[in-house]
Amino acid sequence: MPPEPATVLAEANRSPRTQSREVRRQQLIEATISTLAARGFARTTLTEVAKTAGISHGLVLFHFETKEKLLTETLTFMTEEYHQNWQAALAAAPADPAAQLLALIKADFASAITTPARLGAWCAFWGEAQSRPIYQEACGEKDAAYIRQLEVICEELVRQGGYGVDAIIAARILRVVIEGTWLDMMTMQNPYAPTEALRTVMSTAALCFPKHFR
Amino acid sequence: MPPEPATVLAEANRSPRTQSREVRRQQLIEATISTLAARGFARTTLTEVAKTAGISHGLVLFHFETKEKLLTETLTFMTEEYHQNWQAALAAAPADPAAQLLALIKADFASAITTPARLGAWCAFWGEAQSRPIYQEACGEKDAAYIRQLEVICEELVRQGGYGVDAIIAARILRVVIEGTWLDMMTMQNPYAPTEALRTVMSTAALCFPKHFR
DNA sequence: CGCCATTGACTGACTTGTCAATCAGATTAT
DNA sequence: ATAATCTGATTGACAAGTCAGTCAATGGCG
Repeated sequence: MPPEPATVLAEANRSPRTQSREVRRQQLIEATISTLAARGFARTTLTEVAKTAGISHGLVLFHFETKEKLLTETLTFMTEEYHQNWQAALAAAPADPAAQLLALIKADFASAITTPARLGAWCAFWGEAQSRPIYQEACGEKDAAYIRQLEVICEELVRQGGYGVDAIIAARILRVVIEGTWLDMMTMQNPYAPTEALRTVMSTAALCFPKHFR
Repeated sequence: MPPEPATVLAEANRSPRTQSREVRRQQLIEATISTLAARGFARTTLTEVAKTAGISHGLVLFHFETKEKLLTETLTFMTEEYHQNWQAALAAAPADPAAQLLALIKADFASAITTPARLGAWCAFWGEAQSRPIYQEACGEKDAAYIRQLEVICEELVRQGGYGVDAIIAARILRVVIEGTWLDMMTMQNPYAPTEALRTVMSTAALCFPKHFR
């Protein structure tokens, strides 16, 4: 039977000498994220990941057969985490489309999602995904769900406000502004603060739907 | 004395058996761009670049001492090319800020700049730049110049139209929409056409400066 | 005792970088 | 003109190092 959350937590606090399967795997995925952020995709080695996790590199392959599987599962985990994050935020928001859009945007800048390690790892995967269909497949479907959701909300906003904007275009603009400010936070030499990024996105929302946002 | 352009061109059409220094270096930089796009940063090897150029791998190191130098010079070349492109477009445009913004946007989607190989190579560098300060330095200053130029144009547009938008924010929104549509063209499974990307950016301009764009 | 996590030495493949030998083409000498 | 010479591009074999993946031995825990 699968270990319950309480058991997993207890094991996580135990001596790291031996760990249960699930705890060790999760720990290795986190170590992979950190390594990707710190060293980039090209210089991410199993030895480096193992050192970050404080174990031998042989153990990494014991739990994840190949390096490729470790990376794929790490990407799958991050995709799932991101997906859960915005879906939970959406579920908690009122049925009002303006509130839903706000919730969606805020979720994308939640501190749990935008840690330096997470941002760096996303950047590393983006760089490689272009030439590796496997990585595109891993997060393509989840991305599509996000886009569709954003479009639905924008359509409703356009209907409510009687705006002249194409809802599909507005949704795309909002999405790329979110992605773009993410990129800025990752790649600029002296990046602006997350609050400044959020302000930029909210300004875009105000431009698209002036009656709903200010 | 340095070879004249006519001489360089003549040599480019010659049998590839032996080439002058400059022609070979340029050819290798193009081969590096293609390889980065096709295989990603992590799997770009000197052997692969050499194979693409149709020469032995020893010759790559004869012209570029180390792999690192080949990569930095490739990035420098692409940065310079991009910089020249938008500066030339700006110089050819009328003094009117609306015309200048249009020229700047169109320049970013010029076919010479947005070839699949160029886009893929940019993506590969972006992915690694996060963890390698050297790459950030290579293009950081040129990026800053572009941002400053965009801000100047936006400030003038705001002044002319008496818009309520912050020019700095508007410039940032436009820039990230441009970057974001670039990313879309690179990473989406079924990306939209460059004309659709251009339409998205122009819609953003219309949202920011409705009196100037439609 | 038995089971599984864990280690660390080892292998084979691959990659960067070196270097001596070769070759093409231009220059000079005969 | 033709041969000899020189220069610099080009090659391919090789050295050195790195890394993913294997595996036999070890160790902790029920």
